[in-house]
Amino acid sequence: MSAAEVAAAVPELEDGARVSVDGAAAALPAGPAGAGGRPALGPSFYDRPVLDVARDLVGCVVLHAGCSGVIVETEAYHESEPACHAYVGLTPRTRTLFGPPGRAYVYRSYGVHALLNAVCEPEGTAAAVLIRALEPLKGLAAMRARRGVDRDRDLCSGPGKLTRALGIGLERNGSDLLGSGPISILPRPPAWRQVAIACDTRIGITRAVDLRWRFCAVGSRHLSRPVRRGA
DNA sequence: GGTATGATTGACT
DNA sequence: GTCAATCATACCA
Repeated sequence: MSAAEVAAAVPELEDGARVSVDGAAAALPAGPAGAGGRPALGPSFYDRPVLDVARDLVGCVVLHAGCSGVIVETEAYHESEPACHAYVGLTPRTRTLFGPPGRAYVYRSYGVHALLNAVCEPEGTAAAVLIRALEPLKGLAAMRARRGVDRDRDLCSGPGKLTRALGIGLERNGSDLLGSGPISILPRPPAWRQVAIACDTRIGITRAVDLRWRFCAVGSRHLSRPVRRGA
């Protein structure tokens, strides 16, 4: 499937458009409960087109080691476009991306940071959603200690910041997100069911720069960068 | 074997 | 606004 076909499979999103949350709401709970007692998003949530999953993950909750935050920014990556690590095919590095959906793909960026992705689409098709920013929910004290900053909006407002804040390292690569692993992703809390979502071009890449595969919670003060309107 | 390049951040001008 | 840190990966010889 080409990048164009992937994009065509998802309805166009206007900036600020309200979107339905059928994806998040309809995904039935996975087996084991997440560490919070609430069931994590199940395999059927991730076994869908990556753009659907990227959009529907905004407003959901990431949980690790007693810390949690609401996802306010995501980006989609798919093997059919050159910005995706898996564009080069199956290598030791991209093995997780080609694996089953619902697992964490964690890799080192710029030799410094760990970046967290959720693997999507059927096993054999490489696609993932990069979690780019969170609004801190629980474990704020631990996050401040790990990050060395005080302001809430500085804790998780970037892909490298949030992994540091939550204590997520490279050893989490390949782990299960469905409730039995150290990282869980929970459905949208009631207050986030109707979140407005804007799309934009992805950040920090040099290839496939025109794809509007970045999804942000409208009005959030916890984004890694503001949404660029227009274009 | 060598080298160029990042899905970034924080410090600095 | 600019730029260094820091290293796994990919690619070329």
